[in-house]
Amino acid sequence: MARAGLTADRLTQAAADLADEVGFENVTVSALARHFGVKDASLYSHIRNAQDLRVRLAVLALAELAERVAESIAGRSGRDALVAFANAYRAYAREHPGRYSATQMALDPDVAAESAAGKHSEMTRALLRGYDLWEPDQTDAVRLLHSTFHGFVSLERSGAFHSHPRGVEASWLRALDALDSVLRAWPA
Amino acid sequence: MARAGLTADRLTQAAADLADEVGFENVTVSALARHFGVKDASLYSHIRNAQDLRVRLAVLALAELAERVAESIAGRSGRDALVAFANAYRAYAREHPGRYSATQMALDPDVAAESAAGKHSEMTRALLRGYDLWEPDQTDAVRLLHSTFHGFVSLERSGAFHSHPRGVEASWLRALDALDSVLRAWPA
DNA sequence: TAATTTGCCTAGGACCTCTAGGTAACCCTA
DNA sequence: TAGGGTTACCTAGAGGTCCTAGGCAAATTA
Repeated sequence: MARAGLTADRLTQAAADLADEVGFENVTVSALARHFGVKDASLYSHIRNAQDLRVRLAVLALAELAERVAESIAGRSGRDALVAFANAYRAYAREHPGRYSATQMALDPDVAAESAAGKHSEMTRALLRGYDLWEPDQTDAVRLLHSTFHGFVSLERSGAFHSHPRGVEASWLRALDALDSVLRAWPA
Repeated sequence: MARAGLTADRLTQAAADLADEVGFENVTVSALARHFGVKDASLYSHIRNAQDLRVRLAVLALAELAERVAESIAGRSGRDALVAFANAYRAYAREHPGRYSATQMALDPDVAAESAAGKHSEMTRALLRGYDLWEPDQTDAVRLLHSTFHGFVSLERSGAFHSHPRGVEASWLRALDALDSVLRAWPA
């Protein structure tokens, strides 16, 4: 009887791939066990329970997304950085729908603190350096940007924009224009 | 043996209340049956399956939300209408978290067409009358507003804003200010 | 090689989903 | 008001997911 060589990390990785294939809400302990050709009870020595698996998945996705965004804004500032950040964020959500859904889980405050969730606002603050914003405006701006990015991506995925022929891409660019001008005019 | 007097509508209403209590993802056919003191199999003469129940709940919530928003913008225009719309939207999400989650379900295109989902953009268009926008800018603006409202509310609910002491209320008002100035300056 | 740890197993309980088929309450019409 | 039809709810049961307890065998360490 060869062992499958399971670890919490390998399970989390596989769960992430599974999420992108079948949707975050369909990531199940049983399905994951099937994928490794193993009984579902065997997974419980690596993960506490199904919720624990989902939290690990969320933490993984948050880290990946932060990585992608950080890379995208390196060496850019102002409008360039804003557009790069936004496009990296949206691209990740499109390429990894299941992982992206996972990032929207409500995490325990301590888990969230450990995770890369905080890195997002740090990076948003980094991109704001090209604009002329200080506290508390900076925090307001971080929240506005995050809200708009997430809201757009989320509605796009739920099909809310399909009712109108106007290209989604054009609306996205227009939204970024709007945000750029808001940030430039913010101090006013 | 007295009958419980079930109908699809009563089930949907109860499911909506249940969603607000225990969360949308925990709305289950069994729990609903327990609530009516009835066996779960009995519900299947009124609803096709669990997914059907969730879709009905989503349609109900979309209609309620549209109602609230419509009421809020009646007799207002421009900035007043924008703020009223946004606050009504956010208030609904806070008062009815389970119902609000339901509105984010991806619906079949034909179901979505039947539902009040389309009314949201109609009303957003109505509120834009106070600004000077024409197609395709109007559609872009509708999408931006919807994205920002949903994004903010969604992140607020998932606890993404708790990491910073700056009041969420202040950031919300600032976001509305930003949207108002974007809309006024849009033609530029 | 022996002792310990670890990985995966079987068994089984609790809960949820859904189908098939039966019985009893209700409604209508004569 | 008695019969007939319709509908509401039932029991029974199969299949899936979650999770615990306890066992055996493979891997690791002494």
